[in-house]
Amino acid sequence: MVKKKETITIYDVAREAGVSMATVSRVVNGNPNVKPATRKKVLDVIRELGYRPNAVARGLASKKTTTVGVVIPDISNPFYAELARGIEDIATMYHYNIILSNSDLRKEKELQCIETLLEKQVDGLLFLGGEITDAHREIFHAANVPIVLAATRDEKRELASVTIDQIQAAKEATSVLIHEGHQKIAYIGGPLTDSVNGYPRYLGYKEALTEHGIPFDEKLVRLGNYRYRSGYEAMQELLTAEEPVTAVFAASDEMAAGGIHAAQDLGRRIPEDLSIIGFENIPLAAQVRPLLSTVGVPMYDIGAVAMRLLTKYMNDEHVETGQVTLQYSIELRDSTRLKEWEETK
Amino acid sequence: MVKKKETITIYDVAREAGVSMATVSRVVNGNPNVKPATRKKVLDVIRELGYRPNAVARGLASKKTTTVGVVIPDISNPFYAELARGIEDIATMYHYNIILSNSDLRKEKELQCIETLLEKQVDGLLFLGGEITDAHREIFHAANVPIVLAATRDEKRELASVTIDQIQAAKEATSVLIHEGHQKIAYIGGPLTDSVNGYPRYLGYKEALTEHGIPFDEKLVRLGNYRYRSGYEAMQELLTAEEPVTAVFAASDEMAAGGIHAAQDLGRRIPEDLSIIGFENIPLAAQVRPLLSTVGVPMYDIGAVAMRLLTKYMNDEHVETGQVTLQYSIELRDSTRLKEWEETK
DNA sequence: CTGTTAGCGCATTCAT
DNA sequence: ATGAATGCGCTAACAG
Repeated sequence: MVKKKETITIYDVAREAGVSMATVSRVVNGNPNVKPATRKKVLDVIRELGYRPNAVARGLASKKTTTVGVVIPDISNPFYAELARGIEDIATMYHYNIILSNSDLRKEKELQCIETLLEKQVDGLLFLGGEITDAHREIFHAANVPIVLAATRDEKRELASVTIDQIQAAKEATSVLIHEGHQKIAYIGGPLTDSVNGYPRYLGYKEALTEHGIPFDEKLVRLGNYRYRSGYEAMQELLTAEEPVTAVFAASDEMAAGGIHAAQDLGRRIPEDLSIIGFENIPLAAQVRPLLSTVGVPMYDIGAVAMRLLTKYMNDEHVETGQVTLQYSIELRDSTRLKEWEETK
Repeated sequence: MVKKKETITIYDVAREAGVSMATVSRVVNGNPNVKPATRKKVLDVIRELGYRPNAVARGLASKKTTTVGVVIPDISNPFYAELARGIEDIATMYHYNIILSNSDLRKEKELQCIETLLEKQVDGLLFLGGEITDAHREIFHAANVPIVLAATRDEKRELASVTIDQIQAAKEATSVLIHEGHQKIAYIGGPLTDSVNGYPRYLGYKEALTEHGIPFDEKLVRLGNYRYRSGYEAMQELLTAEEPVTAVFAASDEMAAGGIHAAQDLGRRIPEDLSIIGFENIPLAAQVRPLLSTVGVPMYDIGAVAMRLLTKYMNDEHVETGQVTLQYSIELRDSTRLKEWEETK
């Protein structure tokens, strides 16, 4: 399998083409200061010899690897996978490659990934989804490369980031339910200890209630782990408890889908008996019946914009603001009754 | 953002610790030939100075990058995302990093990705999902690194690969429907020009029919692109055509889910009026109602085993067989009526 | 426009 | 157990 072929270098090309290695280097790098005839000759020899530039050597000499590191919670999660796709597309566009590391949102592993990525001399770093602690800030500040956060932000506002306003989004989702006339609105969310997604969405829910004079009722809150199963179970609990519920805001589409099915299994019709709205707008939202109304989070764009922002930093281009907040949308489909929505954004 | 800190090298550590750089190198690489006292001193200085080994320099000197390239069709596709997760987990376990490139199954882009990855001096290459042409074989053979295919195989059997027997799997899925007593079994698949997934699954469907003496009817075949939407449309056509249909084998879960909903929208009950079986067993299969019966493809394992196999090649370990065929399973749930299945595998 | 000369930061002989 | 020397393959001044 492994054939030890003698690696052919820039030097071989130079000798064969009767020029210096500097000239070959210029040709390879598209430096215009080469006579067309010379260029052609070098190019011919390159093809003939099957020369392939060694990016590692180039990286060592130039101190640029055209590689960026991406620390991602879990690539098998549709939400982050879509984000990763946005990142990769833009990276490719700017001729960067991506080193991917799954962190599983575990702080220990996150820091470990970052450390390894920095050893590999990435030109920049994209950090997705996790909470930013002082340990993160420390290593980020010590790093010699630009960092951009995506789908998370630095509470201390020291780091560049691309996100949406989660509190506002959650508030608006809840408001949809309120405007439908519901008073008994339950919340199915993630852990409140999750300061990136869990807590802000919970906060938005509460704020919406408060703003509309609806009393907050702790008994209408169920916490899961964003996955389908936990949404199913939460809904089951909610509907079998004595407290009546006529609408539910679920902090993730998977939970919402689980909720829909649990409700249906209990004989509830959606949206006639119960309105449900989700969060994220992953493909699943359009693959359940009824079609799930949800908060549209521009996952692909968050990734794309974050990567684009990173390229600017890597090129020392001017950046007006490192804290980018993208717009979310309210996708009204069939799991709610309201068909139009125009809210203050 | 970008701070130009003077990079501290192995040489700085050596000077500060009063040893030679060779010794520092030994310490960093865990070479046992270092006196404990010396080792401790060096380690202390390393911590003190915040020295971080430069993997690029190391790669140039050692000709190993501890990085493997992964060419993947589309990371935002749940099927491949799960595969990628399997790869990354095993890679991490063996201290490799992953450079990910999306190919979108476009041959041009695939070859481009491979070329770039080889320039980056990856220690190995994982190629996912695409068809292997002579152009691929050529570049693979010219590469100096081991290659393993995952979720695809080389028809000429020259390359190592990890897959399942798709024809057999499709045949078995179809057989489930036949054993339920169906005669009018439709097929919703991908393009027949897709020799990796599209054609084999189609073939398995046909073979099952033939084997059971059921005439193949071209009018019961609809081709889509594996996605939900195309499954929905295909089913709609199937059920509104004059040809009666009582069961459907869909070559992907997304199409199957789309099919379920199309059927339901047309008033069909599943599985009472119509049985449906899918392929892949992505999470969605357990997130639709009725729960989708399907062929369980061990995506994570395919990735994990492929990566493990690659590590063996990279270490020049002995490998019995490079052509690994993993077992699939038949997941009987609620979109079919049969509740038990024991077939020749 | 082209060649010469230095490193980039480290692993790795080869000595000692 | 440790140090000195060499070079991995290439870019980047600096000459000319």
